[in-house]
Amino acid sequence: MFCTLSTRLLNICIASFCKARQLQKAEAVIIDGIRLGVLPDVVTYNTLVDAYCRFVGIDAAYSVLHRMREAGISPDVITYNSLIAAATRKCLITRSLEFFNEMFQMGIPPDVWSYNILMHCFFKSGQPEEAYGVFLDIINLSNLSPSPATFNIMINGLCKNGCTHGALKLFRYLQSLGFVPHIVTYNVLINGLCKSGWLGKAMEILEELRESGNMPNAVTYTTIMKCCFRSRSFRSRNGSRNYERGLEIFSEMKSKGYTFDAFAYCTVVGALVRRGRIEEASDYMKQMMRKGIALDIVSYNTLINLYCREGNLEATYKLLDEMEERGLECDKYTHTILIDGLCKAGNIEAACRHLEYMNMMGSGSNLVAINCVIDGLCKAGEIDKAMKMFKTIKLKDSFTYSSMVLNLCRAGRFHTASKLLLSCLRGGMGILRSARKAVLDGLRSSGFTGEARKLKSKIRLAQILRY
DNA sequence: ATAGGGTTAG
Repeated sequence: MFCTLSTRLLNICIASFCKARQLQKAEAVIIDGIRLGVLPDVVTYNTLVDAYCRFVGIDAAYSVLHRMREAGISPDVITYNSLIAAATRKCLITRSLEFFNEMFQMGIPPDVWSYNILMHCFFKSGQPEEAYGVFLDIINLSNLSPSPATFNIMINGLCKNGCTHGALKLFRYLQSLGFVPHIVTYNVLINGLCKSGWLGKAMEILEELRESGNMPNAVTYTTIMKCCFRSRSFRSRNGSRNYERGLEIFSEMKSKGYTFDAFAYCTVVGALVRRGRIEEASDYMKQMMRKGIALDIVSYNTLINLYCREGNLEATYKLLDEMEERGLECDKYTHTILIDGLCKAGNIEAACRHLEYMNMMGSGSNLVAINCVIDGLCKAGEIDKAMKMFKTIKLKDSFTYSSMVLNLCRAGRFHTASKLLLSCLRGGMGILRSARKAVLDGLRSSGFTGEARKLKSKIRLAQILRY
C-alpha cells in the first residue's frame, strides 16, 4: 500500500518534469526513487516514452522500451499507442505500421485507439483506401467497437483526401443509425465542405449544428470566416459580399469572446493583407498583441508577411532574430513568405540565395517558393533565367504553368507560351483562365489566327481526355 | 494516449 502510494507520487513528479520538458530531471528522479525503494511502474515509463516522443524523437523514445524491460516492466498498449501517434504526427506510415505489428507480435492486443491512430496515419499519408481498410477492421473485429474519434478521423480523412461527398454520406449514414454528432464532428465536416468550396452546404450543416442544441465554437467560426474570405473571385459581387460577411463574423467572434487565441486574428490579417488592406491588418495585429496573445510560429509568419507587404524588410529581419532568440524554428511558410517578400521588394538575388539556402538545409523542395522566384525573375525582366529554372524543376503545378505562361505572353512570346499551356493541360492540370486567354488573344493579335484556332481545338481535346 | 480552426505564390 505504501509502495503504491509512493509510486503514484513518483509518477506525478515525473509527469510534471516531463511537461516542463526536463527529461534529464525526470530520469534522475526515477533513479533516486529506485535507490529509496520506490519502484517505477508502467505508468512511469509510459509518461517518459510519450515525453521523448514529443520533445526528443521516436528513436530516443523507443530506446526507453529496452530500459523498461530491463527494469522488469513490460510495455503495454498505451506505450505503443504513444509511439504510433508520434510516427503519425511525423507522417511516418511505415514506422507506424512497424510499431503496430511489433505490438501484435509481443502479444499486446491493439485497442481502438491504436486502430484510430493508424487509420489517421494512412489518411495523412494520402492512402484513403488503406485507411478505409482499417476502418472496416474496427467495425468488423469482434473485440473492437468504434469510438466517436473513429468517425471524426474518418470524416476528416475523407475530406482531406478529396472525398467530401463520401464524408457527407458517412455523416448522414451515421445520423440514420442514431449517432449524435459531437461539435468536433460538425467542425470537421464544415471544414471539409468549406475547403471544397461548398459554402452553402457548410452553412446548412452549421444550421443543423445549432438545431442540434450544440453551440458553434471558436473553431466553427474561424472555419466559416476563412471560407468567406476565400470564396470566389473578389471581383464578383457574391465574392465581395462574402468577404464583408467574413469581416462581420470576426466582429461577432470578438464580441462573443472567441478571439482568445491567434487563430482568428491570423485568418483576418492574412485575408486583409492579401487584399492590400495593410493598415487594417496592421491594426488587428497590434490589437492581438495588446491582448497579450503570445506569438506562435503562424503569428510570426502572418506578421512577417504583413511587414514584407509594407516593404519593411528591416522589421522583418528583426522579427526573425526575435524568433531565433525564442528558439522558434522557421517553417516552410516563413521561408516562402520571405522569398516572396524579397522578390516583391526587387531583391531577386537575395531571394535566389535564400531559396538555395533552403535547399541546402534539406527542408524538402518548396514549390511555392520556387514559383515565387520564377514569377519574380519574370517581373524583373529576367525571363530567360526564369525559363531555365522552370525547365530544371521536375514537379510543376498549375501555379508554375499559369505564371510562366502569363509572363511569356507579357513578353510577346506566344508560341512558347502556347507549348507550355498544352503541356500543362496534358499533364492533367488546370490553368488560369486569364493565362489561356492571354495566349489565344496574343496569337490572334500578332497575326497567327490559324495557330490560335488550332490551339483552341487542342485545348478542348486535352480537356476531354482528362475525363 | 487518438480526432477539428489560422500563415505562402499566378
